[in-house]
Amino acid sequence: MAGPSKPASQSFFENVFDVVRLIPHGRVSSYGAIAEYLGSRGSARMVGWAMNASHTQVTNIPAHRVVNRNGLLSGKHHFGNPVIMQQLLENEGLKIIEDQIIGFEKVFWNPVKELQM
DNA sequence: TTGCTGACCGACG
DNA sequence: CCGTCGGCCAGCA
Repeated sequence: MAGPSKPASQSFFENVFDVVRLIPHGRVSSYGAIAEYLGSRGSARMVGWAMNASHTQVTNIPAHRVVNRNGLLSGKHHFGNPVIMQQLLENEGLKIIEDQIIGFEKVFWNPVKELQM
């Protein structure tokens, strides 16, 4: 079909950005969960790489709400200063000690589960 | 064009 | 518990 009425053909990066924007305030998600939601369970690295390119996007991408599966702020070094990511999360009511989100399971937002059809 | 890197994850010994 | 390796795929020299 020549009908461009299906914007789902966006790049992998665009899909990642779309999911990250859906992460609610005070919640966090993981690279692997987002990759799995996009249908590529093994492409968690691409999600992280997409975050690296997120600053090129015009819209604000809450990249600070994306951490690794351990709830560790593995990407904090990409916010200019390593304290920015932690402060942003703490500003949303999260507790972080030693780059580890306290009660990670309680604030974890899984797109596969939350956005399931 | 080829080769390497990377904000990850899971498996193996 | 720890180190190591393969897979996934986009960007860059």
